[in-house]
Amino acid sequence: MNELEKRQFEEMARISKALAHATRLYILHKLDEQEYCVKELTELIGADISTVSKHLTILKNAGIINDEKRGNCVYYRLICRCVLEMFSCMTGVIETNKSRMNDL
Amino acid sequence: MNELEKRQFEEMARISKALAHATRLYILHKLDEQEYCVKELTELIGADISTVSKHLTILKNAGIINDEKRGNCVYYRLICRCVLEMFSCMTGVIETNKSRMNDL
DNA sequence: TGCCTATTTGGCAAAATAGCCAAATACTGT
DNA sequence: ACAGTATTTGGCTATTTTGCCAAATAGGCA
Repeated sequence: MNELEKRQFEEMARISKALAHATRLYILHKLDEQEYCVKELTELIGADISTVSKHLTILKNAGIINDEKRGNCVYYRLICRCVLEMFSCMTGVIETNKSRMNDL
Repeated sequence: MNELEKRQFEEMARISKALAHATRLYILHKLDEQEYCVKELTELIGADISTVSKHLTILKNAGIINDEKRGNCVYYRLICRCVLEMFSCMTGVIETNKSRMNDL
C-alpha cells in the first residue's frame, strides 16, 4: 500500500465509517423519502436529540447530507442519492450469505 | 424505527462496520484481483500479521470473503463482487464533494 | 426583553475497535 | 519426532465511538 493508495483508501474509509451505524443508515433511508429536521428524526429514532444531532453531524462531515436552517429548525437532506446504492450492495451481501447458509 | 426495521438496519450495519477501515477496504481491493494468503496480504499492507489476520476474520464474519486452506497457507477470496460496487458509490460521494467544493 | 422551542456543544463514562506481542495451533518436509 | 513456516488466538494498552445529561446558542413570538 503506497502513499497514494493509502490516502485513497483512507478517504473511502471516511465515508464507510460514517455509514457504519444502524441509526445513521436509518437516517439515510428516511432522508431518501424526504427532508427531515432533527426533531422529527429524533422522534422516528427514539434516542436523545443530542445523540441524533451528533449522528447528523457525522454524516454531514462525510459529505453525505447537508442542512438548511429554516426558522427555528434545521432540515437535513441527502446530497447525492448514490449513497443509497450501497444499501442494495449490502442487501446483496446479506442475501448471498443467506443462500450460502441454505446450501450447507 | 420498529423492531423489524431495527433488525434490518443492524444487519446492514454489520456489513458497513466491516467495511469501515482503510486496511479492510484495501484488502477487498486486492482480493478483487486475485486470491491472496495472509502472508502475502501482510507484505502488501505492512502491518503485523496478527493484525491482518484479525481484519480478515472481521471480513469473513461479515460474509464478505471466505477462506480455503491449502497446504500451509490460508487463501482468502471475495464471496461476491457486489461489495466492490460500494467502492464506486464511495468514490461517487467523494467526487460529488470535490465538485461542491469547487462551486464555493 | 423574556419565554419557548430547536439545535449544537462540552463533558463524561461505557463500550467497541485497533494493533502489537507472545503463545498456541496447524501443516510441511526432513 | 523435530524444525521451520503460516496462521490464529489471548491478552494487553491505547484510541475511538457511542450516548446520555446539562449547558450554551439561536430563532420566533408575545
